[in-house]
Amino acid sequence: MGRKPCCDKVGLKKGPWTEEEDKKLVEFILSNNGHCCWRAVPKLAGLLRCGKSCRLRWTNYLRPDLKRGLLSESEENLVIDLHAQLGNRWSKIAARLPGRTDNEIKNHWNTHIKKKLKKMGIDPVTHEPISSPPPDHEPHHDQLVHDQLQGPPPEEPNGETLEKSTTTNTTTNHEGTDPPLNTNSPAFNTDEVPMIQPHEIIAPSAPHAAAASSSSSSSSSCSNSSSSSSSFSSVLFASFDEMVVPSMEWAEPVLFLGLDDVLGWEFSCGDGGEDSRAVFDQEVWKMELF
DNA sequence: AAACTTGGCAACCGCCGGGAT
DNA sequence: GATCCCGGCGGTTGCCAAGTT
Repeated sequence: MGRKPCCDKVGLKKGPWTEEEDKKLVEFILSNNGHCCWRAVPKLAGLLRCGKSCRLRWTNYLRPDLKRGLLSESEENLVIDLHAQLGNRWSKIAARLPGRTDNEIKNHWNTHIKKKLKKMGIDPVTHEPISSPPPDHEPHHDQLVHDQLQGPPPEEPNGETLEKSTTTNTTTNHEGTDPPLNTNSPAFNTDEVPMIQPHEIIAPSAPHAAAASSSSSSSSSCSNSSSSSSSFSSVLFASFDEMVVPSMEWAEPVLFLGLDDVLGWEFSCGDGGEDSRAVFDQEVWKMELF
């Protein structure tokens, strides 16, 4: 037996909602505390719409807890990270962003983030770097860093330094060899940024991070996470200016930090001995042992 | 100023999964 | 187990405003 249409379409209104319709719907739902099946809503609320349309209008536009306006940069980056993990499961992604709807996120992805990622040389579908012709040079990491830093390309770091950084339990992903040690955020993030465990942060060595205009608050977040038992299972260093998501309810929480936040910070690495300390260095996007 | 193009967003459509019968 | 119903999801469309020629 074929499926019935969700509603009898004859005589039902389609297209943009009017203020009056919105008002009727909101009043009905609020007066019923949402305790009604959507199919019955149009009749009871006096609307010439199908129930589905009412539900959509409510969830995507009329719900009082919705945030309006563009996604913030931190929200955007969270979407990117979640998309890398979940794919096009917009509702799951939306569930991680309070006040945002799946439709909103989907639209934002298609209109903004896709372009942004492509511009950064990242395939928005796979979150892998878009392969480029030069075979002897792994462009994505360095190139991304350069782009994101918006500065002149730093000198190619010598292999020795990178080798060192590899030993720091952080991931620089050079030469496409070692996979990220922490796999909380596969694909996009872990490919592009080094990751470190919270306990490895020993101290912001200087109020350097305070110089970061918009993300200075994150320095205290990180500092706190280092001095006490952190609520984050890993710390993800990203290159965006605003990447502070200190209170998201992750299954495996991740603290996002802007690059500016961690410049010059010291980290313990490995066994925590004196030789295993490192400092984060913007110039070559690495952890330098000292 | 008008025509055309592009981008963004709200809404629709069809399918799917889960619960009820 | 089969069928029905409903809510939810993701892809797509269509409209409109802004920008460009």
